Amino acid sequence: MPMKERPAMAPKVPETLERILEEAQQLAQERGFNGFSYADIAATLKITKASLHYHFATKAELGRALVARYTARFQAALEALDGTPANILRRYVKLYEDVLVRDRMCLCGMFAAEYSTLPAPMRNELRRFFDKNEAWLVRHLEEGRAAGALQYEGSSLEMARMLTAGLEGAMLLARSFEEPERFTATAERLLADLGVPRPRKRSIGSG
Amino acid sequence: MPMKERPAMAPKVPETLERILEEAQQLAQERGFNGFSYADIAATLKITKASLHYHFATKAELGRALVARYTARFQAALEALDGTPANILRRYVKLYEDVLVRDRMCLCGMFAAEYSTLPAPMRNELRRFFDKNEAWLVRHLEEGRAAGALQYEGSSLEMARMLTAGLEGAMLLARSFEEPERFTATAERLLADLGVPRPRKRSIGSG
DNA sequence: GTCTATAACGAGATAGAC
DNA sequence: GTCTATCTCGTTATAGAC
Repeated sequence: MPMKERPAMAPKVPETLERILEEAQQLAQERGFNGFSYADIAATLKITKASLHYHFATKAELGRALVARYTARFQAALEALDGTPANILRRYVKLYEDVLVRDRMCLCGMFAAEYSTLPAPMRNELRRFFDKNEAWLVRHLEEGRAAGALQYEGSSLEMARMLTAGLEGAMLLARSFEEPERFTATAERLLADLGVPRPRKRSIGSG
Repeated sequence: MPMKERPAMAPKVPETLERILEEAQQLAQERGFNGFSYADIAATLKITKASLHYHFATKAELGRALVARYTARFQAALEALDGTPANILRRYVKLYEDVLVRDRMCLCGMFAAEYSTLPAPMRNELRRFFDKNEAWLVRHLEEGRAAGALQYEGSSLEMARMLTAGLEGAMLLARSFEEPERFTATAERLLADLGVPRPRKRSIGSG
């Protein structure tokens, strides 16, 4: 079927669709699902609201797509993490930190707060995100403990959930005080409880 | 000034004002500040939106009053907690749990998620809540550690912030899965890290 | 795939009678 | 202190031309 073929290097995803999702995600992470509108996206992208509805008929549909995309990307980022168990966890925390320093919340932490107002398809997609996150964490916690690189007692599932709760909560609070360092401090505490040593204090200008 | 006196037992706060705040708080804890409207409150209380505006000219003003009231009540509840250091912390956690089992978020945890969309007076009031909460926690953590009833290393301030982050985050996640037990499990982990022993497993019907 | 135009509704808020 | 009536604006969504 040669009629449908494109040059091998061409982007697969329609450009507009991608830009919509990108902008919508930023708005959602900054202001929440109920805190932005089609008009906001349209203004930034300089297209009309009607065009947006062509790509995503309803806002619920857009929201579901946002969570699905976020989950896929996050999952890919997780699978790309490597190093010692301690370093993997450090890099895991860094993923959250990178979001926070751009003045954003974790998309799914934000949506979790709005849970009771979300359409059902978004709720389901949201739980999938946390389930996958949790599964990845449990796996690496257990491997780390088995290897003697991590120290903690009891259920790895509970530990994974405490980590997620602690990190999402710390993001929430750091944002309310506009002090990203609050997140870092709490994250270090959580890691320390797993036996991941704190980094040596960074001396000024030593990069 | 006898003209202004009322019978000693009469309620001080106008009844309607109180009912508005009560209903608004419930709505805010369930759906967030951006998730309810004057129309919602009016419908439940069977008064008109115009009447609501008489008591709270703007929604921002209502929101600020909600946080101030919540802070005062929470503070009073904290000061009323007593017992051993371990039991005080257990009862502290129970305060959160009591909110969650009524399908609500902590009002201020909810507002923290919406922080970037909140009017400035609400933001300030919100930080006051967390500051007071933190001060109370630090005080009791330090007393407990000094008395040998709690065990943890390092900064009490950091520990207080980790506790708050963990509890708020755990509420968020428990709500998204509609499984309050998730909150309890994470809370127990956090307490265990402080040296507060887990309760013996409750046997069925021995309540 | 993007547009203009508009529908249909709900939001926060105000004026002024009672 | 509560009401009716109304205003203005923003929201999601649709119809139909290009």
